[in-house]
Amino acid sequence: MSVPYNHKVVEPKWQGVWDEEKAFHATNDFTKPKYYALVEFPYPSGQGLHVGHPRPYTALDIVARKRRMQGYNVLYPMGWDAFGLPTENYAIKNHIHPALVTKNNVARFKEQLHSIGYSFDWDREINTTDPSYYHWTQWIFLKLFKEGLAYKTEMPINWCTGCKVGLANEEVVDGVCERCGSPVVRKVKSQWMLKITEYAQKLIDGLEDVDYIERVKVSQKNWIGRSEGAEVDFAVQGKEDKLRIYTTRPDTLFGVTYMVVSPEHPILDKYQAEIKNWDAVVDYRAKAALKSDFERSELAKEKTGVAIEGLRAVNPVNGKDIPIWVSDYVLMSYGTGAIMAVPAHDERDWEFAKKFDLPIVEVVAGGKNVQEEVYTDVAEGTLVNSGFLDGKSVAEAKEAIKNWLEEKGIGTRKVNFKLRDWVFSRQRYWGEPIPIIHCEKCGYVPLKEEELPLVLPEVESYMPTDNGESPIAAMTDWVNVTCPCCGGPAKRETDTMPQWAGSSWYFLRYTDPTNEEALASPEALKYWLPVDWYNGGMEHTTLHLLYSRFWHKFLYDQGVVPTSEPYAKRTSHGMILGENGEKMSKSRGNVVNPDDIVNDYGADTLRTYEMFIGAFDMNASWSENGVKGCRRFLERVWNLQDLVTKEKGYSSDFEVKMHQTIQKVSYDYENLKYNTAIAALMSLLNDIVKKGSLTEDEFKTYLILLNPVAPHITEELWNTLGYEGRIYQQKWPEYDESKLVEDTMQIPVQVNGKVKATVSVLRDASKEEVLAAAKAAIEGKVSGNIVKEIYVPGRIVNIVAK
RNA sequence: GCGGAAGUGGCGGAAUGGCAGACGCAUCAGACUCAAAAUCUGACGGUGGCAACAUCGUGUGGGUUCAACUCCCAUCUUCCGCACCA
Repeated sequence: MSVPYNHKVVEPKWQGVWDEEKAFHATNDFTKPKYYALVEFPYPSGQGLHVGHPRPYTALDIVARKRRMQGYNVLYPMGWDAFGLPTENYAIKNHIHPALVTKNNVARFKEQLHSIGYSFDWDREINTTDPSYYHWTQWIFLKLFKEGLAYKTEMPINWCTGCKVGLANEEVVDGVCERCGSPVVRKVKSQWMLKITEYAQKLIDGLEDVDYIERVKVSQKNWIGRSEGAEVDFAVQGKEDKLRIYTTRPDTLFGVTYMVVSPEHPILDKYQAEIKNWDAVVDYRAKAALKSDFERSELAKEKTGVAIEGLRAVNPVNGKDIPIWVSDYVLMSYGTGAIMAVPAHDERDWEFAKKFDLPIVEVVAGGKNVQEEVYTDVAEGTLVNSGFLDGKSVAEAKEAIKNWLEEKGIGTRKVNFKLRDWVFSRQRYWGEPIPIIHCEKCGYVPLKEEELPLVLPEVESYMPTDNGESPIAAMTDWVNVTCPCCGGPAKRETDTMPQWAGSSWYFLRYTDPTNEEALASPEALKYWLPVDWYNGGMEHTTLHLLYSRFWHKFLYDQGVVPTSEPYAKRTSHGMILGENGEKMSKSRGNVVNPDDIVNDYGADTLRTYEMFIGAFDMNASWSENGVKGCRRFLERVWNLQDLVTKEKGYSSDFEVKMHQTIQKVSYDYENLKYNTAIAALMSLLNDIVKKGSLTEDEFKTYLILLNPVAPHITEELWNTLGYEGRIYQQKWPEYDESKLVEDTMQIPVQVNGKVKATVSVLRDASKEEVLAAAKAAIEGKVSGNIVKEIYVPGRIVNIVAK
């Protein structure tokens, strides 16, 4: 009898051996086929690893280990996305330098990851807070600046009253700060911006060429929000000026009965003198300014607005004189800040018209009374009351009117995007300094490349200031410099970059992590890119994933990287919820610590359980009993060692089952079906135990198939039985197509779609033979006459009787 | 409102249009034990039946098909994004 399975001995032992043997290091042998597997690097928080982390890490660890056994040069790296608010907040509270907090947290994370036995190449570990790393983050920023894609502008930002920092739209959830939950207000500040909008079309087009799960593509497309329409100029009555609007429904131009401008629209100030009810307009505008974007949309149910008295517009298609209104349902930040209103065929316009008793003119006939109900169906409907467009379909009318507008010089075709530029400044200490100097005379002057990295200065206090300046601003020694351009007095930029900066290109650095001359060598980039498989959370779809695609496309246009897309394949995992089905959180008291699982059951059990818990892309609830079940499975595998014979090859009664399992497990590991791969291995185990013995080769194959999921126990068993070498050095088993089916098959026989019998037939039996056997088997069970006989080769027989 | 995902035993979940419930958990029974735990063996969707077996059954209602959890139409529920984007 073998010694009992003790994970506390087995697991540290092999982790040590693998480290020593550098078992999982990606080589720079560029002649071998490569495979680059990537998981999102964690933010090393003070809480340590969460049980959610091992799910994606284990999944791609399985792929990485399998691919290595298949002969690939595999890059499976890990690092730290270590700039960020929680670390800074912790530092402020406890008076510890954030760099030290980061160092401690990283050490903890690394130890935890190590204890789970991941095959990361730790020689390529990176940390976004290392000056040698952010050197290149700053370098990319300078490139963006030089290409005019980074600019500074006064703009209202989302200001978190708690963190005292500007937030991106994406970081504001339900009107409060995503991080701290404090209310977010609007505040005008000069901010660095990145022109991601310039890449909007490229970011959509690029999705055609990549293998992303569909919902990721759909989310990104919706987020970018492309729409096709036209810009049309409406003359302002008695003025030179035109009021330009954007519409996706130029076909409804004849139905325009009024116009609306956003409260911030410049036309208001310009014609202040003409506007008779200026007080009312100013009053309305002041009220709108007080509302945050959130409140503005929250109060969307009830439309408000003021009619401008003394200013009217002309509908260019029919010359009709129409009023202009001000309303906050029109946003200055989308389109032109002004709209043409077609109440008959737009829901918002209809509501507004109803409330303020404005005329509603039907221009698309759809069988509805537009005085009673809005009609927005674009697919059906014919133009009416629309002059030369009458009788055309909506699609035809759109084309016709666009041509007409362009011919007359009144309007142009126009594509719009919902995507906004990326607010890139943070008034915080713990981030990458922005390598720009501001000179009164020369404006914004970039640092020279040789001066990078611009290292974050040491400060006394990390506290953000109430006036919205970064704590670095107080460091006059650092801030006051001479202008590299004119030599006059100048100041450094004191805002820092957002957390998304370092993570937008980190996968490039892994390919060549210590390069001091470039972010990575062209050879390394050419060899390793694109990332073959990138897995990460759904919550990063419209932030990190989009930002990093943007930077990558920019770097591609600059000739820095060799591929236009960074990631060939993108998948996403589901969350791990608490036992009660709710999100794990301290306040709910349902948090599971992975350390406890590793300690009590072992890393292999943790890994097996997290893969067995359910479909990889769906949320799943934690279950301690489920963990126990996986531990039990591994113990049963452990006990197999007593059943192994000295025989070679696969025994005849197991051959088919072995080949089938190799096929299924190999396929499932590559297709996010880890749970059914493990189920297949459990099922094979049950058969082996039932039989009572297995050959040496059967055991070897079994261990190799299980190894990516449970690397420690399989390595130990391989070693115990005295098999040659290490299991991680073995070749992945292959299956033989011809051995996937038994010589005699069990074919179910249905009568009218219901199974009545099963027949045994030879694998190569003809259709006639099978049907004959089937009919014999159901003799007497059929009432009526047989009208049809169906045989699906190798699968099923169905006899139809009436 | 728009977009996405999901509804299958007591639970987690399996099923290229081809035997619904693989695999695991829980439960029950048996073996082992003085006993318990662990382990092993077996049973385990509902209804009827001693049983063989019959019959119903994948949110609901229709449809296509020899055959539907799977495809089509309609509908309900839940979860997750986005939300006045003209």
